[in-house]
Amino acid sequence: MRISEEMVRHIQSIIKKTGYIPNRAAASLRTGKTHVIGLIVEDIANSFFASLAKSVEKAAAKVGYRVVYGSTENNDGRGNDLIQLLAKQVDGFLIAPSIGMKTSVQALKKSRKPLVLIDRYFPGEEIPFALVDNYAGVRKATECLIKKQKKQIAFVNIATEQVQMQERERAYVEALQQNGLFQKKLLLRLPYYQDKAQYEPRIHQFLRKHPEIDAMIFATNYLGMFGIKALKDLDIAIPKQVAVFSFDDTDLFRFSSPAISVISQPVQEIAGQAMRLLLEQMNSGAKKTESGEGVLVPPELILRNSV
Amino acid sequence: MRISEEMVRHIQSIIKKTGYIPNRAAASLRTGKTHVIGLIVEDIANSFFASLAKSVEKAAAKVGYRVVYGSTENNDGRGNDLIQLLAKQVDGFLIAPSIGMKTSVQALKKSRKPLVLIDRYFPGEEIPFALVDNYAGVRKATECLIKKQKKQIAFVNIATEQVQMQERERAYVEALQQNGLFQKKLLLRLPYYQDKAQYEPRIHQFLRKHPEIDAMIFATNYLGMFGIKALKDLDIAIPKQVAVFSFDDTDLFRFSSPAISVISQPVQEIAGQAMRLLLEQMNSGAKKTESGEGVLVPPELILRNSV
DNA sequence: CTGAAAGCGCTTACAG
DNA sequence: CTGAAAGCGCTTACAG
Repeated sequence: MRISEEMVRHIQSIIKKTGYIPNRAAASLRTGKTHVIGLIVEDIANSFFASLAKSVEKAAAKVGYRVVYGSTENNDGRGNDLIQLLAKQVDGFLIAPSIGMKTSVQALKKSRKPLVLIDRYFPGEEIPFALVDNYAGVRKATECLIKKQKKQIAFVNIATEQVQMQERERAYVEALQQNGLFQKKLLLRLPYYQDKAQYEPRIHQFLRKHPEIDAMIFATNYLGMFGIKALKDLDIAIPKQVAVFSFDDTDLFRFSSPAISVISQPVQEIAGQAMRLLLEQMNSGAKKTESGEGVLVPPELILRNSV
Repeated sequence: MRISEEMVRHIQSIIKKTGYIPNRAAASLRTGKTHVIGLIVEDIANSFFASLAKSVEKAAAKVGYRVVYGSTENNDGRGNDLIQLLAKQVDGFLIAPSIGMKTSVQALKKSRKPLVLIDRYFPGEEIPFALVDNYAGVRKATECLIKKQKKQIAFVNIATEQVQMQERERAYVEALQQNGLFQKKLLLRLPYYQDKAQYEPRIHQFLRKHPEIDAMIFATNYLGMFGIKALKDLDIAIPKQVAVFSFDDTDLFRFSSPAISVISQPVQEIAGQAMRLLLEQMNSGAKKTESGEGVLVPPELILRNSV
């Protein structure tokens, strides 16, 4: 590094004067690095994924990476297309995979493409992941309701094999079982609808069928949203008649009256951990890559006026 | 095109068997096209921009483009950095510019980089844009309130020179003036806060100072959000004591009780028009580019229970 | 240490 | 019409 400061300044002034900007495509062709990462989520318009996208963008920008995104809408085909499409264009992936993306994700891993799963993961597969501790979150919420003497606690979930939803449900089931309170009929599993408004009549119907319910936990933000709507439409008082928890924190829950208690995901922390794991892989080069380190970020139980 | 179908099938089976994927970086270097577009918004975590991002992604995917995004948070420096950073890496830009990005945007235009402004634009500059008709939206909302015999209609805005906010305000002012109802003291301009929670005390204070207010229009979704919170905290009945309109439709407004009437932006239409204008430029090649066609999409006034 | 040359993987103008 | 060759703009191994 025997270059004088003067020369450095001189060159930089020329760079500025001529407006030289290196051609990334050329550098990319030569080095094989694109300095772009691919973010594949379920739905970029969902407040959780939108916040995540913002945190990911910030974390990526800090280390010189750009982010391209894509929404799968839990459609396997679309997800696999996205992976295929982006595989050669990104240095690494952050993916919230649907079940049917397992094969493509495995192929990605086999091809040694840096990759971190977010929001969910494939149990048994040695693929790094960063997500909230779903079990701990719902467990805490359920126990909170039990402590409040609730006896008929319902759980509304999406019918899916996705591990994060399974874990949320398992926490609910186990907490109730250990207190002798579990009743299968109070566990509602609904299909994944593209059009979220369809959840409202389904939950409405469920509530009419089970007037004994005195507490509810909704497994996602949109279930919570439409669940609360259904409760209000039926003139069921929150929390007097039915106490409510929802997974995910959103403006709607914060501003609802009563304000809704939630299991909040520390989005920034999740994004930060995911980027850390991704950078580890991207920078490891020929070094052996840690195979399959997973990070479970503790959720935050936010108690508002709905319990 | 004298290639037999058989040969086509044969080649394609080899492509599939060997897993050949063209290297975009090489093609990009050769052709100068990246097939990536840059989406620069104010805040990807804001529900309006998140929805827009989703629609843009869909529209772009349909014509073989990927999207990289960046949030300016209305910070000129960040916005200019984003433009600089992405200029050589994208075939075109969709930008919601802050005021201080005018020079970089002009430079982009001068360099003949395909470019469409969204959500706002620079009056007098011949740069294509696609956005909602802000004036028409607020004008309709204001006239609706006047028809309901409201006499003390307040308007809460962000203090900015951004044209979309100016237009919203102008529509309010002119509608009231033409009915002899305008009062300067009922027009509140607040600074742009990164931390949106800061709006609540400011609006709270404004409401206490002006108990005569019988209707309010909030110029953005976050102002509406915190405005409603302030109204509720002060036990002001909506719409009985104060009727409410907010710009932008969000889950929160739909599910609020009472449900909030809004000036809704047809996000899909805006994204579609923006992509259309961008594609026109990207495909025009050496042909003369239409200079500065702008599209104003009509807003939808959604009447709920807050007026 | 320095500078010229090779080569990344495409596309396309051009020679045959 | 076909096939070989040039060249996009970088980075880096290598000859001098």
